[in-house]
Amino acid sequence: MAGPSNPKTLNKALLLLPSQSHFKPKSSASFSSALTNDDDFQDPSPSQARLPKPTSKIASSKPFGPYNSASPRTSKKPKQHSPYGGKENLDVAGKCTEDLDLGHGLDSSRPTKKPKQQPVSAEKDCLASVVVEKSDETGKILTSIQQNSETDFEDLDLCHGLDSIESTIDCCSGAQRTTNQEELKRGYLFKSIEARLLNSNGGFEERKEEESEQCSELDLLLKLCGEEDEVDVDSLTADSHRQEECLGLDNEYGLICCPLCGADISDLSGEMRQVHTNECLDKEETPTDVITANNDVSFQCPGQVLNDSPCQSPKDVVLVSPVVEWLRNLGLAKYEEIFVREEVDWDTLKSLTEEDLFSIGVTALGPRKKILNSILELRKETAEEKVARQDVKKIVSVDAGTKPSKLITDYFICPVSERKKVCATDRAQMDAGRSCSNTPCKRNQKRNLAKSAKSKDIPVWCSIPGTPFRVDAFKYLRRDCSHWFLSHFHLDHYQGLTKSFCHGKIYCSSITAKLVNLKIGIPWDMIQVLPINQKINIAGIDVTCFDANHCPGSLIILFEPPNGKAVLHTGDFRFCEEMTRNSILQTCGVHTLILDTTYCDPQYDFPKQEAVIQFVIESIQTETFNSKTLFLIGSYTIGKERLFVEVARALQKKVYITASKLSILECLGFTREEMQFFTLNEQESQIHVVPMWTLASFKRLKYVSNQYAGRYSLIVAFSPTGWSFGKGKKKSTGSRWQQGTIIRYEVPYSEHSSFSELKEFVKFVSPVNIIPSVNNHGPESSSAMVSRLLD
DNA sequence: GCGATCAGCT
DNA sequence: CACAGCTGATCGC
Repeated sequence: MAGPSNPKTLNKALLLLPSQSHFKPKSSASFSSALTNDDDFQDPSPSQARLPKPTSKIASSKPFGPYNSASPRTSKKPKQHSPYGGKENLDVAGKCTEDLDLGHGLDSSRPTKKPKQQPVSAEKDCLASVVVEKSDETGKILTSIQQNSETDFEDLDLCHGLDSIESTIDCCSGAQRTTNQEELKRGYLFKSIEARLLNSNGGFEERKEEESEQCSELDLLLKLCGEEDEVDVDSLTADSHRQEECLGLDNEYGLICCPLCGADISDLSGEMRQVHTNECLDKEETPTDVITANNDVSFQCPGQVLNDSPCQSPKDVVLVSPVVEWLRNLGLAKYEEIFVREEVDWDTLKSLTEEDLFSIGVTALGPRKKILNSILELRKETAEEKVARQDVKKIVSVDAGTKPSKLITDYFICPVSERKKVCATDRAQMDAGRSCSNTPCKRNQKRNLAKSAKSKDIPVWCSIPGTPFRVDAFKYLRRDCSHWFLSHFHLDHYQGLTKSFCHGKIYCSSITAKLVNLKIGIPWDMIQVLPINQKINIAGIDVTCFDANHCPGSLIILFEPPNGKAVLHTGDFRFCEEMTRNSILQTCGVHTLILDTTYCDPQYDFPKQEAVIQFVIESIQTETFNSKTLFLIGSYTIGKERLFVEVARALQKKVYITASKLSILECLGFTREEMQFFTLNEQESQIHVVPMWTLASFKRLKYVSNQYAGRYSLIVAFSPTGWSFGKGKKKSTGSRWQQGTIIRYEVPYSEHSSFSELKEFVKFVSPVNIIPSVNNHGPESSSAMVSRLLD
C-alpha cells in the first residue's frame, strides 16, 4: 500500500481545468455575441443530438414557476407561490408559508432555526497523538491511536521489545495543519474557496511533495500494515456473510450455545446471537428442521449436552412474577429502584434493549448481560405461546422462499413491542405473497412480483456482516432487524422510509435526522443521532461515523463487530485528503469495505470541486455587471450547496432560493453569516438556485426565459454533475451548450469520488474484501469494478 | 381521501 | 448512461 496520498494524482485534475480553453468562462463579449445569434446550438458536442427539440407547447402551458420541477406538459394545477411554484413549494411551504415572507429578503430578525453544527471532532483527530511502535525482531508494525482514553490497547500486547517511536500527526500535516484546523473550525462543509484554491496552485504541490517526504516513514508503516492483510482478489466478491466465522468463545459458564456450530454465545446480546447463528446457518447450510422442529426451543446444539446452569431456565424465571421479583431471582435486587423509577412493567421489560439498560443506568457488563439473557428467554416463551395460538401456516407461507436464516430469525425473536405492531409494509409484503393468483391485472402481477422480490433480496451492500445492522435498506424493511442506518438524505438511500416506519431505530447524522423528521415526519423518538468521529456502542458493536464529504449530513460508517472484522460503509462519499489524516481510519484495519462505486471507471477523472467552483465564480464575475443576465445554479434537495454558497461568498452577493429550499438549508447547520447569503426575494439577486431538472432541458430553460422576458435578456445556467464528465466527453472538464439567449454549462462538480480518488481511498483503507454498492448488478460487474480499483 | 408505490421521465 | 428527483396513475386502507 502506498502512502496516504499521491501528490501527482491529487493535482492532476486540478491542473487540468484552468488551462482548458474550451472551458474558460466566456467573456462578456462572448456572451453578447451569443445574443446576436438566435439559432440553436453554437457549440455542439457529440451528444448534442440527444437534447430534446424545443416545442411550441411551452407557451401554452398552464401557469407554473419558471423553476418549477414539473414539465409544462404535466403541470395541470396552478400551484404558484413564487416564481418557483410547483409541488416543491407546496410540500414545505404548506407547512411553513406563514413564517416565510416571500415578499422580503432574509430578515435577520426573523427567528431562524439555527441547528448546532456538527462537533468538529476531526480537529481533535488532528491533535491526537500517534504512537508507532516498531519491532525489529518481527518486523511487525503497530500503530495505535491514543484518543479520549478509549483506545483499545489490547493489540499492543502483540509487540514487545520494540523501539518506540513517538510521532504525532504533525509529521503528516506539516504546514498544512494550521490551515486545516482553521478550516475545520469554520464547519465541515464550507471552506474558504480562496484558501483552497491557493492550495491548488503550485504552493500546494510543493507542500505535497514535502509531506510525501515527511510521511515516508508512515507510508512504510502503513504499507507493512497493509501487507499483513493481503488482499485476496479471489475472495473479494464472495458473499460477505460466508466470510463470517463463528466465534469460539471460551466461557466455562457457557449458558447458551449456537445450535449450529456449538460455540458458546451466551456473552453475546440477543441480536448478536441471531447474527452469529444466521451466519453459521448460511455457512454450513444446516438443515433448518433442526431448528424449526424443535418447538420446545432450547439453545441446545445438535449433539451437545445441554448446560444445566441454574439461571437459564426460563420457566423458572417467568412464573408470572412482577419485575421486582424477577430481578431478585436474578440476584440483581440492587437494580429494583431503577426499574421502579423508570416504570418498567412486565411488557416493557420484554422489549428492553441493551441501549435501554445502559441509558437507565445498568452499565455494568455482568448484570446487563444477565438481564438481557433472561429477557431473551422471556421473549422466547412469549413467542412460543403466541405461535401456538396462531395459524402457523400463515406465517410459514409469508416466509416461504426466504433463506433459512429467516427461520433462525424467528428463533431469536424481536422485541415484543415491535412484533405486536403489524406494520403497513409488512402487511403489504404479506399481501403480495398471498395475492398473486387473484390479481388479473398485469400491472398488479408485476408489482407483486417486484414486491416479493423485494422481500427476498436484501443487497449485500445493505447488510453489515457480523452485525444485526442494515444501511440504507428501507426498501427492504423486515422485522428481523431493528437497527436501520441512513447514510444521508437522498431519495435513493431513504426510499421506502415512510412515517409509518415501525421497524426499530433509525441511526443517522443530526442533519439527516432533522430532514427525516421534517420531510418524512418520522418522530424524534425513532431516531438516534450519531456523533461524528466518536466511537459509540450500539447493541454491543462499536460504531464510528465520519463526514462523507457528499451532501450535508452524509456519513461514512465504521462498524467494529466482536468478530474483529471491521466493516466500513462509505454510503455515498467523495474522497478527500482529510480522510487519510483521520486517526481512526488509519488504524481500524478494515476487513470489508462497502464502497460507493458510482464512478468506478477510469473515464471519470474529474477535477476537484474547488476548481469547478472557481470556474463558476469567474464565469459569473465576468458578466455580473450586466444586470440583464440571469444566472441559474442547479441543486438537489440537498447537495451542491457548497457551489452556490462559495459563489455568494466570493462575489459577496446574495443568491435567491425558494422557501422550500430555505427550510431545508435551515437544517444544514449553516452559520448565521452564511444564511445571510440567501434571499427569498427574487428581485434581490440575479443568481438563482434552482432544482437540477429545471436545467435538464432547454425546453424548461426556455420557459424560464419566457417568464423573465422583460427582465433578463440572457440566461447562463450551471448544471453541476459528475456525468458531464463521461462517455464522449473525455478529457473535457465540462461542456457548454447554447440555444439562442440561453447558455448552459454542464460543470463536473461531483459529490462522488472520481475514479482516481476511489483507487486512492481503497489503497488507504486496504480492505480484505470490497463490496461495490453502486452499479453492482452481480458477481461479474462487482469483480470487474474491484479489479479496476486494484489494478 | 390519503398514503404508499410504481413506471416513466429528465 | 443516469447523479437524484419529480410526476401522475394506481392500489389498498
